[in-house]
Amino acid sequence: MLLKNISVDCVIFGFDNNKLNVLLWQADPKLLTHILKQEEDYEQISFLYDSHPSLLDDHTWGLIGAHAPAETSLDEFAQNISSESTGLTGVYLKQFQTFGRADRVPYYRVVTIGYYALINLHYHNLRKSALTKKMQWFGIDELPPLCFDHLEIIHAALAHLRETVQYHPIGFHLLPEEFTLTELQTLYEAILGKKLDIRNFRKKIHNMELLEETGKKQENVPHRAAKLYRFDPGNYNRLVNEGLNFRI
Amino acid sequence: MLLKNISVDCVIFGFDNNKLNVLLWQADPKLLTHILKQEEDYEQISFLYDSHPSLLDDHTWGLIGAHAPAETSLDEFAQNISSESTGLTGVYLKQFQTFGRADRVPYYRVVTIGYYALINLHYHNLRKSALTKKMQWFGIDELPPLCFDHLEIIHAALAHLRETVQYHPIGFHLLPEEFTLTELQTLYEAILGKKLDIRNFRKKIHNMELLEETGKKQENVPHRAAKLYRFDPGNYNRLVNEGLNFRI
DNA sequence: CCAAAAGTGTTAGACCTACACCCATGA
DNA sequence: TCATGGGTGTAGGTCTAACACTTTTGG
Repeated sequence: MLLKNISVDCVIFGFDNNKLNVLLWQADPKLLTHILKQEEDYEQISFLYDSHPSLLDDHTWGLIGAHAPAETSLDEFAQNISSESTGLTGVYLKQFQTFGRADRVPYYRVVTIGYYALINLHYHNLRKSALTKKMQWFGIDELPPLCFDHLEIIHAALAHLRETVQYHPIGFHLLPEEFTLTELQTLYEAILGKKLDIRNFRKKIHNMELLEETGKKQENVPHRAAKLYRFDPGNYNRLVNEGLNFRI
Repeated sequence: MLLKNISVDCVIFGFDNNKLNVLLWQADPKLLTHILKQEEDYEQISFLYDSHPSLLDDHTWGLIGAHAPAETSLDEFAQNISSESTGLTGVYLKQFQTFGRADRVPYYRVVTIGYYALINLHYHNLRKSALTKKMQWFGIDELPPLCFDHLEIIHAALAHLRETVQYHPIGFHLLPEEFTLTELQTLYEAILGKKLDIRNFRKKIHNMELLEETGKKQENVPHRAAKLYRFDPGNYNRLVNEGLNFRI
C-alpha cells in the first residue's frame, strides 16, 4: 500500500563534462498504473495525472521519486528508487530536507522527503526503468521546466551539498575509482561554483593523506599524462568519522 | 484533518545550570500501544492524546510533537507546537531530519519530521503553557525513559546542533539578550562536550565583532562582576548569511 | 583579607594565500 | 616544434594552541 501523503524524491547528482548534473525523468502514467495492484493506489495516481496535465507534457521534467510504500523505511525506499533508476546499488545517499508546504502539490497534500545521491557516471549506462518515458542528465545551470517545487528542491540539495562538501569528504563519490588531481579539483570547482588555486589545492589534498597513487597514468591524452589516484580507504574512513577537519 | 502517517516532533533545547536541557512531556506507552491496536480509532484517540497530555503516567516521557494537520505547512506547524508548549513565539527552529523506519511506532506507520528549537529559558515560565500539565526539562545526560525512537531523535538533534554550531552563529539563541562571555563559553562547552581555553575563546569572539558591550555589569555576584554583552544584529546577520567562517 | 570568578598577552608553529614557470606528451 | 594541460615552491600574513598571573567584588 502506498502512503498517500508521503513521497520520496531523489536529486541524483553526477559529475561529467566538468559540470555537475542532475538526473531527471518524465514518468509514463500508463506504465505506472499497470504496476499498481490496489485500486486505491491506482486512483490516487490517475487522479494526480488527471489533475496535472503538465506531468504528461513533453517539456516538463521531474525529480525521480514516488509515493512511499507503507512497508518500507524511507532510507530503503530512497535506495530502491535510485538503484532502479540508475542501475547502481549502494550509492551514496543523503536525506537532506523534507518539503512540507501545504500547497506544494496542487489539489493534494504531499510531504516529500528529499534525498540526494552522488554517483559516478562512468559506472553504468542509464537504464530506463519500466516506468520511465524519458530520463536525462541536465547541467545544474541548464535545468528544464520542472513540475511542482522540484526546482526549489534541487536548489536546496545543491546548497546542502555545497556546504557539506567543505567539511566532509563526500565529493569523492562523484568520481570514478581512479582519477586525477585535476578532475578532483574541477569537481570541487563545479560544486562550489568558484575557481580554486591549483597549487594550494594540491598541497591541501596531499596533506590530508587521503589519496594513494595507483602507479598508473592517463593514456591517450594529447598532453602530459596525469597520475591516477585512488582513495586510501583507511584514511578516508577516519576522515568521514572525524569529520570536520576537511576544509577545501 | 490530521494526516495519519505524518507527525512533527520538536526537540526543544534550553540552556540552564550550565547544562543543555531538553523539554519533554509525558506519554504512556502502555496506553498508547493499547489504543493503537484499533487502527480505526487511532486518529480520534491520538487527537485526544494530542490535545490532552494529561493522559500521562509518571515514567515514560516523549518529545513534544503531534500529528500534522493537512492544512498547515510543516514549518508553521512546528512553530505552533513549540510556541504552544513554551509560550514563546518566533523561536529559532530548524528542521534537522525525518525519521522513517517502518516500525518506529508500533502497529502504525508514522513518519516524523524532526525539528529542534533553541530557546532562552529565562524568557518564560513553563507552567503558563495551556495545553500541558506535565512538562519538564531534563539535562541531555539525564534523560528519562523515552517512548518510541525519541532517544534516537534527541541524539540526532544533538549531533546536528553540535556540528552546526561550529560553523553558524546559532548558539546565541540559547542565551538571554544580555549575557557574559563566560556564559557564552559555558554554553559552547556544554554543546560541544569539551573544555575551551578561556583566552583563545575570548580572542576569537572579539575578532568576530559579533558582540557589543551593553555598558552594564552583573549585579549581586559574590565576585568581580562580569560585563554584559549583546549581539550586534548587523554583524550577526552578516555572519548568518556568510555562514562558514564561524569556527569555535 | 579571603574566596571566586573576571580579565588579560605572548610565542611558536601551523595553515592560508598569492603568485610564475618548467615538464611531458601526442599530434 | 607546438599546443595542451601536468606539475612544482616560497614568502608574508593570519590563525591556532598552549600557557599563568593580576583584578575586582562581596562577604
